[in-house]
Amino acid sequence: MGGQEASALRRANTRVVVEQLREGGATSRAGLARDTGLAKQTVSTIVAALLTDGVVRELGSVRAESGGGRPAVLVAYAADRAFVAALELGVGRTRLVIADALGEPVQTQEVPHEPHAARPAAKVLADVVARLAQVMEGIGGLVLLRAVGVSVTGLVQPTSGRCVLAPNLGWRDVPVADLLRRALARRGCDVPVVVRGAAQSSLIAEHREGAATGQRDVVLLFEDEGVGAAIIEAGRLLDGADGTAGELGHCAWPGADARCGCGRRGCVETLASGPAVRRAVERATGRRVRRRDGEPTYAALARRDDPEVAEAAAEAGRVLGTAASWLTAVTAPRMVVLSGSLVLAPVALRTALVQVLCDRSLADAPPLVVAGVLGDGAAVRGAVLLALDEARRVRRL
Amino acid sequence: MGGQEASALRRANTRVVVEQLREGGATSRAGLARDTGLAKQTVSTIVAALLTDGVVRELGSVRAESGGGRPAVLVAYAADRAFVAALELGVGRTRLVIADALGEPVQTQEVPHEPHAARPAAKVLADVVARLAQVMEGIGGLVLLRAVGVSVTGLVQPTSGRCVLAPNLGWRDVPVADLLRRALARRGCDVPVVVRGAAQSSLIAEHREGAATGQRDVVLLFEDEGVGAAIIEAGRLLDGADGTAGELGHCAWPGADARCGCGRRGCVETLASGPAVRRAVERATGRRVRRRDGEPTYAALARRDDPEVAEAAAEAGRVLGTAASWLTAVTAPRMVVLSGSLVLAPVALRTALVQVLCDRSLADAPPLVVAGVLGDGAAVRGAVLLALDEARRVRRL
DNA sequence: GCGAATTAGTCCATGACATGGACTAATTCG
DNA sequence: CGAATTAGTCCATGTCATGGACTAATTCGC
Repeated sequence: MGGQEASALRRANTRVVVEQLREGGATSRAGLARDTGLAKQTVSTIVAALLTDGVVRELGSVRAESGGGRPAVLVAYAADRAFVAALELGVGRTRLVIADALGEPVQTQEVPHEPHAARPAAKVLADVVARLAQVMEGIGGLVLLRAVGVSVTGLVQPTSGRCVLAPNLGWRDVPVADLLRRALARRGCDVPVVVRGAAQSSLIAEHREGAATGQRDVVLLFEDEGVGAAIIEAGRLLDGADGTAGELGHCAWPGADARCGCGRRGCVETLASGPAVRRAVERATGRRVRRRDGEPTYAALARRDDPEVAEAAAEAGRVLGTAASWLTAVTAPRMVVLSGSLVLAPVALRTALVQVLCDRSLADAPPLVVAGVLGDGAAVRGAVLLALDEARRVRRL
Repeated sequence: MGGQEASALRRANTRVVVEQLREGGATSRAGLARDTGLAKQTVSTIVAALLTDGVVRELGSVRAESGGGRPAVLVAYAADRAFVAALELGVGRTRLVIADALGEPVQTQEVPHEPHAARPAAKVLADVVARLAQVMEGIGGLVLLRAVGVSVTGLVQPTSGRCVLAPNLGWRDVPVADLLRRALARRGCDVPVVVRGAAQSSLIAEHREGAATGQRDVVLLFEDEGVGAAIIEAGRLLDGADGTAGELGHCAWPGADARCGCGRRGCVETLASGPAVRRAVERATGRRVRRRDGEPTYAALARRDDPEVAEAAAEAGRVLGTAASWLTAVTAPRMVVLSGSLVLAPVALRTALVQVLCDRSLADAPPLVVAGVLGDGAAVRGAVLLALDEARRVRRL
């Protein structure tokens, strides 16, 4: 076909083969032909090209189990040829995960949270990159890095990669993606950096590998001293125009008037976050709620079982449930995943939340409310998946 | 390439050519080659195939303006080879539009609303199909019909094509798509039928050809004695799991307790719909609000300029604005389109709505609030576009 | 332990397709 | 009226996928 369009078909078929190899694991050429529907010869040609490119590798030693016939030579995706990095910039800690081209984690680091506010964000992120570079040395160097995914506990604009606001990190309008990209560039590494909020990252992980696997339409409620949400509709993460979709915490609660960290009054967050419930309990009992080191407020509350706590928690649950019912009315999901410290919250809160959510459901069946199964690892895992997707999108993987 | 995959490339290229011809109008083969980037010969071959299939037609008589050189033979998409139908099942009227394969309306009918409740839905829809068949006779018969799009003033499940609830039509759980498909099948016409709510249809029309053209992320607020909304995110209409996404009218308003038509209490609709405002005004003034025949309640209210009307309208605007702010917080659109009878509502209502919406905006810039430009034709037009999309999706156009 | 059966993988001839350049056709312009 | 110009077709070439023939390397039954 001697032209530009010519190789389009080859590219598409190559893609199919690589995909099959990634999803289905090591396979023989004959098996690939069966699985993809392509002709044996076509597969052979494509695999040959992939072999010289180093994208796949022949597993000479390993034998597929055989029921007679010539033994198959297994071909496997070469997962250690390229890596992605994931960063979680969270409350109280920074996590770093390196995963291979199949998404399998190969390195994990967790460093306690430095007081970001005291140091310029550029410096903080440069340090993270230094650490990343160091880890990558052990497995082939930064050259093998293909993308970086970042989960930030705060409000993020995915399009620009800026963190608009992260009270818990002491950040305001920090160009996270740009700073990371620049720090990497100084080490001769030019890779895409994708940034999302913790709710979004967590939902991506729960959706692909956690509680919401296989669901087309899911929302996730997230608590980390603030209230957030993320939405997957028709299998796609909803970003919105400026990427700040899902901002449930700052929806107006009619009648409420408490000042919010965002500068306005009467936000849902002033009634239904960990700190809000703690204040209510302290007001009611006159006693301080003690938090262990780094412990989420909701967890501290759950440890006490005063009636005052139950009452305040139930009230917060009703508010959160109502706000969540706005969310589900708008997006009509079949499942609601509770994530972040919400899974640690007092039972009274979760019961009230589910109750309201079910009462306000319009659909035939109310959405299923479940707790996330990935725990506090959801956000980093989501960042890994984000990085993988991005690397594949720009054909660097 | 002698195989199945072989023609994939040809199909794709054919698609490109047809698309170009639809979007760009009549063009010469040489022009198509330039526009699509394909080789001249490739275009010639494809056009030849399309000519024998009757998909395109040579415009022998018409001359493209020339600056010298051999005159071009214009090739045009044959728009009258296939048609789609659009139905609007609205309050007080039923509309029927037949459009050609380019979406150009060729026939429009409007019949006053029969009291559906009195007759079985199957009968009502069969009558509409009879009318449709009759109109189609004049332009080649039902054989040329490729798809039907329906806009229903009520709650619709797009996946099943059922109308779950339409108080204004007196319908509850009516399988609109099935009934229409069956009625058409009885006349030997087997075509896909897609059904959406009025808000969704209107948004599709405003997004493609109206006030929201070119916007990636838009929501539409809709009033027709009830309150609804529709969402386009990243250029895609949001349906949700059961297709009922955007149900703003039945979100819970904390503190409100009035009984709603949906069977629950405290819905936004009980405070911010035309009927709700009318009741408030009548309570305040002790006088009935008069409606002209078929006139939306909001329009009737707008004709009066008592302070009581202004006050009640402003209050409704604040409620609606707050509910809309939940919607925009969740979906982060750049534009909000007001549609349905909302554009007829008293100024005080719209002012209050915009005010609240801007106050509660989290983004750098609040979303742009605009009135729909397609007026009450938006819903049918959306149904036409739905039918076109469906027909193209299933390759019947 | 040996041939039949079986499965993997390659070779090869064929057919579809896209393409660039040569070539013909039908104009306009000077 | 011929040169320049543009449209469209013809043709040789190269890429690609494919099915069937063919070779290779096993297991299984006897």
